[in-house]
Amino acid sequence: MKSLSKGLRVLMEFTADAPVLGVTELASRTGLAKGQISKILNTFRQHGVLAQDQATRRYSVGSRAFALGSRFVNYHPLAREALVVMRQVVEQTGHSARLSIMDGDQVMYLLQSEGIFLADTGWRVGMFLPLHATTAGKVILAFLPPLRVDELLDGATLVTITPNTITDPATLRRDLAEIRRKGFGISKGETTAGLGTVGVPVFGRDGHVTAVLGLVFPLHLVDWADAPALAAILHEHARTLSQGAGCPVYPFGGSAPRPTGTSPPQAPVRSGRRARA
Amino acid sequence: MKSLSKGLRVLMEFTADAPVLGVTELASRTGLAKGQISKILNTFRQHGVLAQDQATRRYSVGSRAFALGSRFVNYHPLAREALVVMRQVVEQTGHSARLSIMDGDQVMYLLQSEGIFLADTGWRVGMFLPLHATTAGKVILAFLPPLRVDELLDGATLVTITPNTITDPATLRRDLAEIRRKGFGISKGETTAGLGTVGVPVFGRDGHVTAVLGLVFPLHLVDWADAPALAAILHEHARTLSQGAGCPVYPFGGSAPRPTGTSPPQAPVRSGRRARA
DNA sequence: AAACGCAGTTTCTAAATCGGGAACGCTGAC
DNA sequence: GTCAGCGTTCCCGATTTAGAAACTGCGTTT
Repeated sequence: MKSLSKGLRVLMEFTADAPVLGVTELASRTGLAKGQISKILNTFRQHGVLAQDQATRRYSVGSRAFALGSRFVNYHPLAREALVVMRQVVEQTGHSARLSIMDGDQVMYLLQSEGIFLADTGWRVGMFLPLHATTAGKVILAFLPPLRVDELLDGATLVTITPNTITDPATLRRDLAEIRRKGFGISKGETTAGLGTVGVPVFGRDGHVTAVLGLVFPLHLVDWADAPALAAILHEHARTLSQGAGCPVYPFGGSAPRPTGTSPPQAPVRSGRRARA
Repeated sequence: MKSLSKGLRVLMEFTADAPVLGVTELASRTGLAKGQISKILNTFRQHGVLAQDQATRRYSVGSRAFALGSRFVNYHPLAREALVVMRQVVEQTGHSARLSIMDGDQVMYLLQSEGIFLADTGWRVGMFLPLHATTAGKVILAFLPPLRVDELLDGATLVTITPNTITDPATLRRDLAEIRRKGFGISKGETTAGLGTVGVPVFGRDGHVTAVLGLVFPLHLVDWADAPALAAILHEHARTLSQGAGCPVYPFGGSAPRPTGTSPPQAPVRSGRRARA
């Protein structure tokens, strides 16, 4: 299927960094002939996968692509349960919650539930980031089989995303060891300047990391002494998700009585220095 | 581009109703030969657009399709602003907020922000529904040019989704007139049994309906006498969105001073009979 | 236990579709 | 008014696809 393959190669050029593209630009990016690109784009347009701006003649992702892609998260084993759980996390902490999964050698954001302190993190659902540059990625690495981690890290250069991104393999491996010990990972502006994150693993049937449940917040709102408290909340919910995913025993967090039923919004354990105005 | 076109036709068979499909089933659905379907599916799998379950050998939508599709909403003109606005709506009402757009002759859910009363509505982002069977669709119809409405309604049979779905054209047109008058539409279980919705239009540059901002809630939680109050809240925010989309004057709702800045979480105007447990 | 049936993958050949370069409108800039 | 840049169309050679049937592997039946 060479023709289909080429079409998809063209389609995949519509990245988060370049969401709107023209024929000539795509031709230079892919090395294909302009005329061919034009025909490919037209086919995608006919199917609603791409949309063409009538004024600029440039193309961007269309609604049918969105409809199709949404089926991935709508039918993802974790998603249905995670949606509910994440709302509870937001209610309890006030911060935005996030569910990330591993995709290839990157991290992808699957779900996000906006909190009250931070409505827009800039990073959106469906975006990819390198494993070493995010809390989610580090947590995944921490619980991956050591051989797999070596495969992923050896030879790979740890790209800089912000000044705080971990770029030294030794530092990263120390961080991974600490994550394994504590059961949660943190980031102080390693992915986005000014934003902090806490993340805990969700395990699947075979005890492998399936996803990472995390919180995102402006750094100035959270005292890092509270990180274990936030992690404890996440651990409770990650236990629920892990059990739902077929991993009966969750190794982290106390076995404190979990809130039963569908989130009776109890006294929120908000950890901001300055809570609601 | 016949090959690409066939590939996309196969891809589009992965609907919300049939998110997991096998080769034979796709062959019978599309009328193509099994062997060809197999090769097409393989190509999609190589690109991550589809994923194959190793046990059942069946295919479902993959992560790259999700990543691609998410770019539609991430770069949709309304989405960035709507994300923030919808969080505010949820804070103020406690109910789930939704942003829907028109796509072809259907309604598509673009964004959803979960409330505390109803974490999962069953209908998910990226799903399509007929215009007449949803609040969003009715609001869109109400503010579409009359000629366009005639095109859409004449000859079309109004499909039944629930026992409450409006299936009589005359009844529908009366509802549309009322929506135009009041500035908001409602549904009492017309889309999903037991769920009610309120929706208001968002207008774009040329004054056309761009989207519908709505609330979803379990019917027993809301007194319909409160509907205008909910609509008033939605109107405020829809005004913000319309202005952001280039429509300076929003015709509905009082010009009450809007809450400034990014949602100072004020006293919530919850309208449930039995508020938080 | 052996055989059947079903589902997915592979093989093969004729012929249609694609690939590549260059020419053609169209729009906006100078 | 002319030029430059972009997207689209045209054309021919040959690669690639379409289609039917055979193959393999697994689960179920007898």
